[in-house]
Amino acid sequence: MPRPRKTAVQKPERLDIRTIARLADVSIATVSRTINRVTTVNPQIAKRVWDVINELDYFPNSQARALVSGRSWILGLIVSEITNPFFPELIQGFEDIAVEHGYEILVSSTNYDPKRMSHCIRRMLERKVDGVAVMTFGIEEPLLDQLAQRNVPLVFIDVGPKRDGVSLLKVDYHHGIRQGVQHLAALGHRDIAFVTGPAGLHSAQSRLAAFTKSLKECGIPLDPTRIIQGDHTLEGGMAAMTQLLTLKPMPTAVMCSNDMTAIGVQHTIYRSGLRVPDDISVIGFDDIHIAEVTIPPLTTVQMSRFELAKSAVTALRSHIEASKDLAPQHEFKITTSLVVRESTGLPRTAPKRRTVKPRT
Amino acid sequence: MPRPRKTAVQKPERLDIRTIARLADVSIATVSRTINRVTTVNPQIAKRVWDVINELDYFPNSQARALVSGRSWILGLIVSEITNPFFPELIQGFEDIAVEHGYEILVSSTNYDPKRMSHCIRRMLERKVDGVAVMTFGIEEPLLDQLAQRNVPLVFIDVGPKRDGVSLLKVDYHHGIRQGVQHLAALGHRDIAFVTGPAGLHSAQSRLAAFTKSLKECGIPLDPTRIIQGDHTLEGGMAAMTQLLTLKPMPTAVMCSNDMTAIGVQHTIYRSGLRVPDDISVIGFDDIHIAEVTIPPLTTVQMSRFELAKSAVTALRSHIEASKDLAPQHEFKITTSLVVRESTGLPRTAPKRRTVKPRT
DNA sequence: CTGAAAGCGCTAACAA
DNA sequence: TTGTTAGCGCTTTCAG
Repeated sequence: MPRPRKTAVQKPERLDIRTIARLADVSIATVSRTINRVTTVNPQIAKRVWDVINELDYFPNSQARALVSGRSWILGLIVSEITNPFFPELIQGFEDIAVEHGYEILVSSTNYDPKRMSHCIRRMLERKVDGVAVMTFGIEEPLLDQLAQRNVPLVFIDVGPKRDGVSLLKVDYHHGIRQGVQHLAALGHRDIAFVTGPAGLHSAQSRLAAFTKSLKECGIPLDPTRIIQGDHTLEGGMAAMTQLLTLKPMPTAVMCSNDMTAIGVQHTIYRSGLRVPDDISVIGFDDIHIAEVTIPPLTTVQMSRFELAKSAVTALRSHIEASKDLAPQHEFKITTSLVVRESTGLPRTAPKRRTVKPRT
Repeated sequence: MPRPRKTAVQKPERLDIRTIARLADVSIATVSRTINRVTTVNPQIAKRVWDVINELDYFPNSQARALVSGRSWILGLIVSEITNPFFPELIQGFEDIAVEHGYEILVSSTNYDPKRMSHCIRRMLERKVDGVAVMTFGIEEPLLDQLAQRNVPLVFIDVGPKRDGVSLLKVDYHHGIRQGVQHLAALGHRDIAFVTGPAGLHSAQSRLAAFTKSLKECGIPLDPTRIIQGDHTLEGGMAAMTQLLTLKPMPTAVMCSNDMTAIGVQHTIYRSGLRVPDDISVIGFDDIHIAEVTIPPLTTVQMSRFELAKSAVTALRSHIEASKDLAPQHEFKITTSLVVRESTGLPRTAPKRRTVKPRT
């Protein structure tokens, strides 16, 4: 039994702009204008249209919208690893601010994997994002090449290509880290170790550089054996501390390239039977939420997630919506500052003994 | 000086399917087929097309694609709060698996805020997601209503509407929690407190129910004053423990509705000068990564993020790609199990003193 | 196996 | 102020 070709009854009754236009007895252009709040629409008619829209709970198809308007209203956000609590806090802020301005966000984590990274950029480009924030704290070359060509507004942390439409979020690592070193020095520490971040990561290098510079400023000689390679993970921190524990005069304090590392360090110290800060002081970097409740609460250098997120969105918008009141900005300063909690104290060596022999 | 209307030179040289077709000297239909790997395309021609595509580094506009095909290849993922480490771990798994199957993901966190929740569903619907995973661990009514109407495949945890296209991930809270209670009971604990999750959250209620049931199974009477309201945050855990600390005979152990709560509890115990597990044992729930390095490492009930993520994607795909080899599945079981670390030990009461007077 | 052509749902000229 | 119409870049019948 062949069904007739045109079944009036069976019409799937799609809910599109045409349906609204028909029901409100206006043209689709008027519906479009109403939705987009074009001021020239007669209020009476607009109301009629809105009524129909609300009645049917209609909303426009953003795919179609994006296709024709050329704007997707999507912002890409690339982070290194979503499982490091620093990033979710950043993502949250970024999302809040983006949504506030009418944007959707597309998040991807690279896990420091070039293949993954490349793949995720490709996906963002396919989805025609209006801009992307690369919050990986260190340019990863392959990523750059792909992005640089396409003309998408970009924002990076610390370093990035100098082309038009690219903004930089310059983090002043030195300020907070110097405060940390000074804090330690004031407490009497002279033997301070540093656990770095991943070797290739630009921000990690900057943090290390800030540390060595601060050391110098405090007149403390730099002992290369005190610089241990970490990778910004709990495990990296534990491994680094394990190494530090074997040093002949053990450092009296250790600064870490991030909080996860510091938490790993604290844990290894605890495991070894030593205590923080009585035996060793430790300082982190990031000030993730959980740093407040580690045992003991972590003294750390804070870098504002909120500031970072806000600047990133602002930077992107300044290029996307260039014509508007916000002029394209190229650099944003992000400050850091020390938060003193309880993982830092007097060095164990100070009150007990006095070493006369200068360290080589 | 008026510019001529048609400037041949100035053509913006857009990179679309037409360009490829022209350069490969085929029709756009053939390019489309080639890209979509339709098998009927002549390999020779296909190669010619691919060469041009690669040369120009072309990729299709997914907006246009979605518009015409009706499939966006986007999966929505709604979580309660991205800043609770449990969720990033889940998101990571979800993303990995989704991407593996060619999907993009759109994540949103509701922060238990109905307005936000509603807004984020709306956004997902606008973006025409092919399915959405609601991993908020407890249906939040307004959310349901919006989703239920539209015919989008859905997957929930624990409870959800019984319509077609909706799958459930049934978590067996009881198994792991019973193991926890038994573990405590075996150690000699008879006075165990429980810090719940947010009042309205279904999963929180289930965890509490599993706890009380397990208590009964172990022959331990339930004392309502030992049930403290928490909210799955660090702060909630701290507040709850502060309350517990004031109880006349203080409980010898406390189980928590999640790890964040447990970490807060551990912290407050530490603050009070007591020690875990010597004075009080604590057990968490989730087994987030950081639970391994709390001081002391947290004994907790593990719920597999990976299993959850994988089942969610599978469930969604089973409905989206219904015709395929995977038949629509409606229920997935997720198991839980105890991971014993060092936050649990013998009750302090046992060896020290003997209370003769029975508790009222 | 390939091409022509009709849209997908919407916005934006341009006309009226 | 409103309507008509031409696409946005792609997939998908339907012919050839």
